[in-house]
Amino acid sequence: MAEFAELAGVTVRALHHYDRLGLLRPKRTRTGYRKYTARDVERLEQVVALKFLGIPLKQIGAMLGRNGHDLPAALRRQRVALEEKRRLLDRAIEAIQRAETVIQAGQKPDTTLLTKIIEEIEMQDNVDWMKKYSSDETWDKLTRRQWTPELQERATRDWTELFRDVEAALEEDPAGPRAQALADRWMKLVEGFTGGDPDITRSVSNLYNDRPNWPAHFQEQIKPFSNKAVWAFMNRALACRK
Amino acid sequence: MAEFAELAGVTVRALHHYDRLGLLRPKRTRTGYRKYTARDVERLEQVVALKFLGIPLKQIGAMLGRNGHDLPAALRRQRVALEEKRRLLDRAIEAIQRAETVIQAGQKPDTTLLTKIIEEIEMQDNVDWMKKYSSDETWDKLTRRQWTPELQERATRDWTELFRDVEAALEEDPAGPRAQALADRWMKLVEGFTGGDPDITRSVSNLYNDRPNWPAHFQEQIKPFSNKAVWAFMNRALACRK
DNA sequence: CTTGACTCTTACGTTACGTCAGGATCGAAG
DNA sequence: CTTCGATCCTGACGTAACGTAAGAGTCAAG
Repeated sequence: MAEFAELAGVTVRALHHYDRLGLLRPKRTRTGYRKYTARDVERLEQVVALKFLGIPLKQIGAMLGRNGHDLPAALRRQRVALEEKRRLLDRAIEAIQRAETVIQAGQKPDTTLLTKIIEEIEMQDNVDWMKKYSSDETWDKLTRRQWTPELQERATRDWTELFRDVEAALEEDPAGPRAQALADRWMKLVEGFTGGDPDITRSVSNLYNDRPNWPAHFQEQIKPFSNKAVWAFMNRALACRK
Repeated sequence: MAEFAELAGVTVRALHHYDRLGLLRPKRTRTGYRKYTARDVERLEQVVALKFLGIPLKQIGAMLGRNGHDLPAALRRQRVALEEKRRLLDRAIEAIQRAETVIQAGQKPDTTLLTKIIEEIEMQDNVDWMKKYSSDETWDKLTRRQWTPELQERATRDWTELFRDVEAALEEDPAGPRAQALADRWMKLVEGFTGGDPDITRSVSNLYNDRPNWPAHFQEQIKPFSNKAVWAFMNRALACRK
């Protein structure tokens, strides 16, 4: 009955579907028409409610079958799952928003909207990974200082330039004036991010040391900074400092 | 190449899929193996990004085909769609949360968790519909006064009782003392909700007059209050008042 | 008895891949 | 040259929750 279906906010086809799945089996007339009773309405309401919460029909059947013994636990799990979904949704929305505002501001006519979105998503990935390597309070500190996309881009450029300059100076004396100038720039960039906070410094260190476990595209991103010789040179130069 | 796939964070099977859909057609070796170039990597990044935004693969193909002329418009639409999805997610999460807290507090041992969730969802529906009948500022007023589930339940009970009492008094004189007492109760309940605010009163009136356009299950919910005789009696009684 | 409005069942279409299954190809070792 | 394990290929079916015909029976009214 279409009338009955509309009453619960579902289509007739959905009722057939639930019937075949065994979720809701109404009585039949001798000619085969489905006849829904008041108890069926109740049952349907429950099904629709659980469906609204994003629970798959098969599980709904099982849950209503066991008459909800572990229902509270199942709902807790579902809530957690939904919250995770929302995080992803938020990230997608934010990526579009930020790309839109940046493009509208006309700041970067050289990059296309799509490229900007890719950057945004990658940045969010970075942020997510960093989160995993710091304690909650440290993470608070990190987010309180606003780390804007512009600052991120600036930092990337600064580090890239510094690495290029160091590579060109590998033959020099680590204790010499040119190497020491590079060491100064290095330390300044480090402090620019850590703000001199030891917690943050430790988090970054943790993150960096776990390099082997990073996802592939993540490692790809830091490839320009993986030159071992540069790191060795800087270590010596920094040791000569102070 | 599995290595290549992992680099972009997708599976080999997904690459095959994109290939068949025409989204990403790499060159082949004479023996039929797929050979991905740098340009393919770029393209794949774009596909993955748009997929992250929840855009179906077919549309991605079309968008990248027309080389993104209307891409800004498409992204705006997608953002709006995602925001709508998020609203639904929020509602589901909130429904579970509220039901959990109510149950944990042990306030209603008579109703099961599932029943409570159904109530929550229906209440949210109500709220959503009310929103459509009031201006933004009026809506602000309504939400500032906290309308808790407990108050809602209390109001429902009060109205139900009042209706029962009025139905039992239909034979009396609308100007008589018993009818006037009922009229007083009526006005008090009205003011309990509107707070005497004319904007709110108008919104409620709008909402009520559009009754025929309400969704079915919504009308079902107010069925106990649809007795025409009661309304007629109360109109006369209220006219005699003051 | 004929209509028009419903209802029934059967079955394919949708989305973005996962998961075999059966075979071909590759590079290295024997 | 052959063999072997690893990798790659192409079908093809499965998934979730219905939408959408298609062909046929049923119901109530005229």
